Amino acid sequence: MDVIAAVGGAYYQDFAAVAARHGLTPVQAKVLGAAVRAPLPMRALAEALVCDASNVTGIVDRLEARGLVRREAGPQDRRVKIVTATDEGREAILAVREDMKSVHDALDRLDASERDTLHEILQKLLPELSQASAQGH
Amino acid sequence: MDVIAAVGGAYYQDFAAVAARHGLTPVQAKVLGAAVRAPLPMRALAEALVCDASNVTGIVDRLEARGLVRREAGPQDRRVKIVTATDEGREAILAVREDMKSVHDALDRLDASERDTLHEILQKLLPELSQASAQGH
DNA sequence: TATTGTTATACTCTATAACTATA
DNA sequence: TATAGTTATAGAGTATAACAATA
Repeated sequence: MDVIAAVGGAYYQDFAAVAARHGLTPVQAKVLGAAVRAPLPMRALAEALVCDASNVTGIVDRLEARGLVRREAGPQDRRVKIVTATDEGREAILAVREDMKSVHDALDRLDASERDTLHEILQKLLPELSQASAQGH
Repeated sequence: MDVIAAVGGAYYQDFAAVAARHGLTPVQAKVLGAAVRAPLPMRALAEALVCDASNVTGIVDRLEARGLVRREAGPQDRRVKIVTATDEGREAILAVREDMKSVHDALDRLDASERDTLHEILQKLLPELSQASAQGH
């Protein structure tokens, strides 16, 4: 399990370094990436970040102040606010993804068969891990 | 690569939840774990945490205030301070490790051969990832 | 001169609790 | 009553810069 923590940690460090190079914290890059994939409510962002909803206000505030993101009115329920990436936000996240390619190259240095095997086993491990965190023992 | 981030994130969430259950932040649990494995200088802790040395002062302060860790004089160089776990700190980290077993059980639900294969491939991937973070592109 | 650890400062992320506006 | 988002507050982690003690 040590090696999982090590690989996860190394990947996170890489991601944090890339995000920082583009003036973003890891959390900001994560939120921006999610908003680029699809506009989503504040509530959904809190779930994605696994944090209290009150934190999302400040995180989105800072992104919005820099023009990377917009708050739009929910179409049906007037309580919800939909976080949408601006063009500038989209460009920022594309630059981050471009930069992450040098990290993803690490995977390409594995054999194709190893890559598939790794993917398959991790896919199987993931729900078990997620369940463990939800359990609380 | 998505699945690596997902597994790494899930493992981190599990670790954070277990640490919190024992009144520790993830960083505190990490430092305490390192100090239990072997006493080490502040400087080495900064490297282990991949953060500036100035941060370690506060982190160790908080652990020391709770009696989990002690600062001892370096044997040769009088500038260095060696962080050593107290008996109480040792007990705390043992409790964390015990609790992490339920997370490690996720691995046991894989076939033995899958477990070995996973370990082997991740071991191979790790230096590539660590290198990528060090590069800065 | 260089290094170890500390301090001061400012920012971000975090949880909790209390609030508003909707539903 | 319940839910979405906000505000206020406090604590923890982070980087930068400047400093004291020691090498």
